[in-house]
Amino acid sequence: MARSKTRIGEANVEKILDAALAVFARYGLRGARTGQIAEAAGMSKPNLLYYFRTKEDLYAAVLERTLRTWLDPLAAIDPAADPAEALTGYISAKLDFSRRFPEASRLFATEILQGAGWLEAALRNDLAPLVEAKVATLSQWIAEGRLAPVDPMTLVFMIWATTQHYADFAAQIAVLTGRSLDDEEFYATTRDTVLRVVLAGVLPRT
Amino acid sequence: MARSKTRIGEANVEKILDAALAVFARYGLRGARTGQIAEAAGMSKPNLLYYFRTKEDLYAAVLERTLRTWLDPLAAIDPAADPAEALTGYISAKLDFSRRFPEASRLFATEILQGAGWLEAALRNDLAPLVEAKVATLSQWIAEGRLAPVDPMTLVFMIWATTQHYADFAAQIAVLTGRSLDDEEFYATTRDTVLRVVLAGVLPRT
DNA sequence: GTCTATAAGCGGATAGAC
DNA sequence: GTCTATCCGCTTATAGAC
Repeated sequence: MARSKTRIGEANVEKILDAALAVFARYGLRGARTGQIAEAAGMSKPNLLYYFRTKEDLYAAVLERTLRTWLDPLAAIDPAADPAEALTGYISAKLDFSRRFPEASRLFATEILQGAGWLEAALRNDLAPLVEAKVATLSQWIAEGRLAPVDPMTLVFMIWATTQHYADFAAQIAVLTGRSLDDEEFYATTRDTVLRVVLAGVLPRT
Repeated sequence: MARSKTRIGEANVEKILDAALAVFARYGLRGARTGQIAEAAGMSKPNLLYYFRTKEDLYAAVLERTLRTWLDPLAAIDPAADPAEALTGYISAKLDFSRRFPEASRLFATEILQGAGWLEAALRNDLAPLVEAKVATLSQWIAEGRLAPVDPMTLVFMIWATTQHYADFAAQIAVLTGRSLDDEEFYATTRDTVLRVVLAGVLPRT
């Protein structure tokens, strides 16, 4: 873990974590170079290693720092809310996350693509119970007839996949459309279309 | 490119490309180790480098070999077909691809996550025109009232994201559900749910 | 806390025998 | 075509001055 006793130390740790996020998100743990992270953080390599003794320590710290933000939108789904509003809010929050923190999304994507070895414990201990609770909420809505009888877990995966796609595959989207979520019009079209398709697909026919 | 004059050479090239797909899919170009690929291919490192002079040559060859299979299902969408049947066929084909060739999916995912530097030309020259044609097909269906007025490009991204997710994020899905597309029941639930949600979302209300 | 210098080892690629 | 041996640059990490 990081040494962070002084104020200047705290500031450096933040700079390192920001730089490390960018590099790890692009190359993964093995492909990342500590020299590259040090350069991006504006310090020498030995100085970086003064704060994080190994590349693995730094990687774990970046994952941990990012994990909390990652779980928040899902936790916000309220069983007492209207299903359409709750799903609209969740999809919007996820898409907004892809726009604001694309590197965080790509960090997790890279980690999971590579087998999730470092994230597996967190997925099991933190994400799994949360997902289970929200799947229960969706199931309850279905039982009450407020949601069409779709498999809740698959629905969650569809929402994750669709929204995270815009961060994870941004390079491909840029080639095919010339745009990104930073483009306000593109963002609006994407959000409206995703919301329309998903909601029309899962709300009960009236 | 690969040397492949003799029969034994051809066989080795195949073994190398298979091994390289597995390693590149997991670690990307930078993270992959030629020694690891050689070991997986059952030969010495110098022998591997006899067939592919550099790691980059090998990476380009793997990408190229995989690209054709990647584009086929999209090309198969027929403007003359019934929209519901065409979309059902495409989604099913994509999901089937994620089940049968998850490493190919992860190879492209890793490449695009890392900026698509090696794939950009192929995306621009091969994928972009194909996508443009299929988006035109979707637009025509919308104009004819056979498809709801959703943004066609977004619909394509949603289908890609949802189906590829099961290959690219298989590690996470395994932690959360204990299953994979190899599980016949899981595959059926996934296919049915994705088809149901997408089709209900994009077919015109009758 | 930060630096220069450097150790220690890994990884891509080559030489040359067979 | 395939191997053993090896070169050499790069990368992680440490030592020790400041």
